[in-house]
Amino acid sequence: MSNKELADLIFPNITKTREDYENMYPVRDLKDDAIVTRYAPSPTGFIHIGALLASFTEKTFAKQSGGVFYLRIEDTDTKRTVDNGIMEIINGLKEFEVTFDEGPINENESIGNYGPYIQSERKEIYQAFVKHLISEGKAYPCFCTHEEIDEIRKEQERDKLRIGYYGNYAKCRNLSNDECARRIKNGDSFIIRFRSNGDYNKKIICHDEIKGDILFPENDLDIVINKADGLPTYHFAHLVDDHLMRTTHVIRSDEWVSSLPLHYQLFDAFGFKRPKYAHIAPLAKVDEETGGVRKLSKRKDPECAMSYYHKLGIPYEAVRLYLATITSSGFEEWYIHNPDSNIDDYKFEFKKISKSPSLFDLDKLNNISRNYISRLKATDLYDKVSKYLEQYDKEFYEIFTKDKEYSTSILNIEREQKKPRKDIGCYSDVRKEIWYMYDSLFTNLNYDFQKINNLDEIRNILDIYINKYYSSSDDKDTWFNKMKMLCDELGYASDMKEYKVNPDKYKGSVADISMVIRVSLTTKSMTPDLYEIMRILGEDRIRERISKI
RNA sequence: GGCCAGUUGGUGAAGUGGUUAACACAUCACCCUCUCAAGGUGACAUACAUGGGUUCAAGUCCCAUACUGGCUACCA
Repeated sequence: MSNKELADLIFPNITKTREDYENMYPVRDLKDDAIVTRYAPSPTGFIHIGALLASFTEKTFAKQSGGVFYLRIEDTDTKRTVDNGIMEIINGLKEFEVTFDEGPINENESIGNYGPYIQSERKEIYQAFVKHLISEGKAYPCFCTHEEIDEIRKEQERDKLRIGYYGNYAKCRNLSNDECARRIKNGDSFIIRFRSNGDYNKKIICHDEIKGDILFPENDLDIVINKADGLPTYHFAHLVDDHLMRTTHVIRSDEWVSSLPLHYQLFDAFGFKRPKYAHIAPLAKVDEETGGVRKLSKRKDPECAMSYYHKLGIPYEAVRLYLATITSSGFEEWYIHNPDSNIDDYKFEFKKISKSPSLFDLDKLNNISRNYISRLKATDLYDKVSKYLEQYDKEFYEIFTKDKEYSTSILNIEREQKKPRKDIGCYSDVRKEIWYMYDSLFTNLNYDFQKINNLDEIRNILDIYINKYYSSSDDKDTWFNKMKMLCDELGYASDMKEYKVNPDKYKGSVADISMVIRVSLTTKSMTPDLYEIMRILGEDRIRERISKI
């Protein structure tokens, strides 16, 4: 029996040829240096922060080169696939503004001419290519059971040999086509393996855009390319998809580096032009238990999930800025000098991407987030905070959006100036920072007046202030001058410098008087500029809150 | 066990044979100041994994070792 006959026996219903598919998916009409790349997650119901990093990187390179960025769902492992996993990816990416030019937009529709973009819908495409390989003698059916493979491994372990299906251990490699046909007709279960022509004693140089040239032994493992369920393995799907989707750059995480010799071999077996590869180092952290460094883990580290940042209200821009700074050398410095620029104005380069894993640093992320938020216009911040609250804090959302102008003016305190206030690190901080500005939340109060704690004195201060000095029409200088007059009248130092020199001459200072008023109005000892707060609160609220004391 | 990669202060990270080994975050101090956040100034930090070699000169080149991570699945 010929190879071709065997191929027909295995895939009787596959009629399209590789040429048919070549014609269906023509080479893209783009300029020479345009990068076509993809984000290719598995729908496991979870987006890892490292995957998000990869998607940012992929999108950036495609965009900056005038190329194409597409989304492909890798769901060939039916066991890991989760209900609604595809929508979770699509929605998750949307939250972080990872938009793509092609790919699924929901479970049934997609955009782009190189689809389907969901691997489980591409079964017969893969099989056409597997069939081609079989008819050329470059792939063969393997009837080994899991138990047999296990035996082989044990034997190899015992003899301290390399583990895998290769050489003499590749039992099914030399089965005659007739024998294969007999067993197939007999109903024996089988998979398809690639017949490797590699020699482990020879070396091959693989090029990685980030890591440079890497010297490997050639691959001589006959890896599985088609599983018993008819779906391809990752390696084979990668070959077919990235070729047919005309991918120029495969940007993926580190764990794939060691598959490079195999992937080279697979592309060569078809005579396809190989894509370029870039492998991104993983994100790690220090394990509290062991003290060692380990990869960010889905199970142990909440910050591993992309949704963690969304729930906290850390802007996606900040996450992206952070990932860019730890990942791409030179970026941080550039950004310090160009704080108002768009991230995409920075020219990313593969060789500037870090080769080594970086430890995830939440402090730094928070700092970046804080700085980013501080530069936002009050109206922008208002919009973003509202959107956040609507999803995560309905109660405060109602209060916050009831009077847009009022809330915006609160957010605008010490904002939109050269050195803006940086008290908000993420959107979930907003409630903690400004709740006291809303009457409906100004209940169940606990006052701590700090230095002056005699209630009679406090009442006296407030009484004189509100009746004698307070006027809602004062400008800031007048307001503060009156504060000083109040100090002089009551025996407190109005001049801080003088007070520091002679603290014993006074009952306290203008700082303490201010504190009494601040706490009466807000209950907090730390607030933004008191004058601004009073201006926004307005006379009625001020009088009412002071009269409560 | 085999193969591959990585290793510069607490963290990220510049650095491609000659520098006092940048910078950012964190920490601390002082200044400024109505509090806080900022801002300013400064400090701290046993930073080039270890051991050999090449060289007038090594974080930088070579070799070994250690440690960490990845791969070694009909997972991706």
